Amino acid sequence: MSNGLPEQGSGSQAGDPGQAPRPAPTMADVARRAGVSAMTVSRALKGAGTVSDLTRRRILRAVDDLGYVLDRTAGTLSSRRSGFVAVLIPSLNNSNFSDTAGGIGRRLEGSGLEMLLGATGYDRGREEDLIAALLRRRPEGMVVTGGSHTERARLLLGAAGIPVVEMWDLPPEPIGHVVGFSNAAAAAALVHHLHARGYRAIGYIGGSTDRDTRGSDRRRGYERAVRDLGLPQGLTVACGSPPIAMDQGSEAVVRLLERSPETDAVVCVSDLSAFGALSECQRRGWSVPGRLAIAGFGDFELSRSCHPRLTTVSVDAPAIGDGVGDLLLRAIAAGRADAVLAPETRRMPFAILQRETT
Amino acid sequence: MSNGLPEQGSGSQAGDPGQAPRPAPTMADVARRAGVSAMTVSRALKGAGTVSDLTRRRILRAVDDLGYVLDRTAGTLSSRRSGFVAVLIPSLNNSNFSDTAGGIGRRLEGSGLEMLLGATGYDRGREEDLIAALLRRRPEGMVVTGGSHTERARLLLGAAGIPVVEMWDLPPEPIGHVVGFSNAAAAAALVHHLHARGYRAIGYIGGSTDRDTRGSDRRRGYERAVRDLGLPQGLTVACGSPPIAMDQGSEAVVRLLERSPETDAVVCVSDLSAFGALSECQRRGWSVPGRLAIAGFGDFELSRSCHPRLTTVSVDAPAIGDGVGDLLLRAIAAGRADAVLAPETRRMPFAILQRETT
DNA sequence: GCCCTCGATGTTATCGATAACAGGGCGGCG
DNA sequence: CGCCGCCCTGTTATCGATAACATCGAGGGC
Repeated sequence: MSNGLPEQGSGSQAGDPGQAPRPAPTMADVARRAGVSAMTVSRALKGAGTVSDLTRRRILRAVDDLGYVLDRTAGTLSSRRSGFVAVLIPSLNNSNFSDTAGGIGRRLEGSGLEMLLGATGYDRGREEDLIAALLRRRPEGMVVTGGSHTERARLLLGAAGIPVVEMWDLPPEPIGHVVGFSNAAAAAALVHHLHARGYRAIGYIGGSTDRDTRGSDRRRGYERAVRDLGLPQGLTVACGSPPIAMDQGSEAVVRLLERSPETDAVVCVSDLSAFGALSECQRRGWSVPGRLAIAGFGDFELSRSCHPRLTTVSVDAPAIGDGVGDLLLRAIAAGRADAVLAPETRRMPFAILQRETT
Repeated sequence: MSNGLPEQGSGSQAGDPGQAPRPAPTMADVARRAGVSAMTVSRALKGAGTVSDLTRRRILRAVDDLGYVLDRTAGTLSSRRSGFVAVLIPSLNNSNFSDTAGGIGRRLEGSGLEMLLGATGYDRGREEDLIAALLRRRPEGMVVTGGSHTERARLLLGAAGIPVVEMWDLPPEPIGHVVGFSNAAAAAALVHHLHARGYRAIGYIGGSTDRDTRGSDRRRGYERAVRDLGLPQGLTVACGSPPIAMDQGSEAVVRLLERSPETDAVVCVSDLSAFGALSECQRRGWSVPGRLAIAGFGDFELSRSCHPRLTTVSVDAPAIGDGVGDLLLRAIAAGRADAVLAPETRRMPFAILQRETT
């Protein structure tokens, strides 16, 4: 790395508003300085093609001298490859999703594909907007969370002609590839687990809207299991719109026990609300799991660390990301060979972690 | 919105690997169908310029019919405006940073600028790589977290000729604009607060590397305050590399009290490690704050919700984002008028939230 | 009634890199 | 000794949109 970067753009230096910044050097400038053609510079810079060692060194030298930075915008246009995939998750600040994003990123490393992240805020309209905005930048693949999208979002994705992966769910009518699991089955399994441990009046705390479709699936799974087991129904508390926060769990558990004091266990839509419920019980001196057993969903760091440790459902979020990345790479490779990778659905496992709150 | 999207790209349909996907329609195709020139389509689509209502309607109709999606890549090249700013944060899954990112995004809404997020993993080398990769896509502005970067990162940013904002810190030698606060001063204030409440043997739990520069600043602030107050020194526990997790806090608090049983309070580098310490104390039956007072940093949702509630330092993360967004907008506007916005430093307030653990 | 202005649209050149093809030199093989 | 082919490099055309300038017609002020 040469230390002397260029003469150009002393950009945000103190206020001389007159100083017109020189235009950034282009590949042609580098070529001129190295005494070669632009094409050779292009080849040298991307490592592909054949460039003699001497020439390459001269070019890299010129790049350093000028402080040249490749313009991928132009490259994208002429090569028709943007070199990135778009990934939409409901929320950045949710370790399940950010772990998955991390897994995708790791899988893509070294492949020449970058990952561009967007957060929908659990809002299908916002997801649609983001999809439209991202497609304008010509991603080579698109990953969305869940299987529920606006009509137009589905149309856009279908017509984009790029691989699409839906994750964290098992959509009944997938758009393309899928890497996920059944949230309903996981919640049902949790209810069965509680039943096996002797709990009989099992409640549920979750969102009051269907915005979070994974949350809704969990509620449906819970309801089915309770019905199948012949347990009392109607122990559901709706506590607002997603993302369901800790204090919503706190409020909900109080409402639940006031309304239905016979409740001896509760399943929460996520570890966050479960933790809120747990803390509230501690504040009020309600023993957990003595008075009330509490189970969460997601195996967040929190639930491993708190006291008592939260029983929860664990999903291998990074592995979902890895699977998504793998599918993307294969589908994009296929696309470059003018083929199409037949849609795949990967069912990921989940596990119930019996800990101290149940 | 028309419902019939185009004939093109039935993309990821089942496996007929021969089917060459039609190329996506271009602006010229839309123009032809609407009976106008491409330029008029461009004007109609971006709302700028003057296009008669009738023509606009005809164009939008053609866009819908063809399922046309604007190609921003080409637009970027010819207009020399990418329409996005890059934001680098250490970790996605940290509500402080993701809240700030949210604040930036909200501020940018409607401005025609999109936000592209990258995570450095608290790694300066990775930050440098990300900066280099992002600059190739010609962002109109760049936001980085903290004031410590590799030499080359500084050079790249300085030479890019775009507004640069450093946030969440007060760098001694800023690259451009700054929106932050002194982490050292905040930690010192926390120590003084504990001292005022009667604590005398105040320990510190934090990372063992300088990778997280905000964490290091906090440690320095703690050390200075302890020295200034004449309190016992040497009560620092180093517990690994960032991001410091909850269970590192758990381990550290045990080590601290084994090594220095006289300790009556501890400041943690963040709420996460503080919560880990708190939980561990509860597991071992050590009363908090009776046996040991615990304070965190960051005012995460967790610390408001847990029992007992954590004393912590609160920073208005979305407000930092708002300030960053505001600076970006003004600086970019100035740049478009061939001017330069003189570097600004915005000092943000922090507050100590006295709660139940101290 | 004439000229000026402005609104609506078209034309041309350009942004910066890369795909595709072309060509020149040199060594090996028959 | 000549030809084939390979390694390296250059030339030309193109990607898709937009800036800048040109054009044309209609309406309004004096």
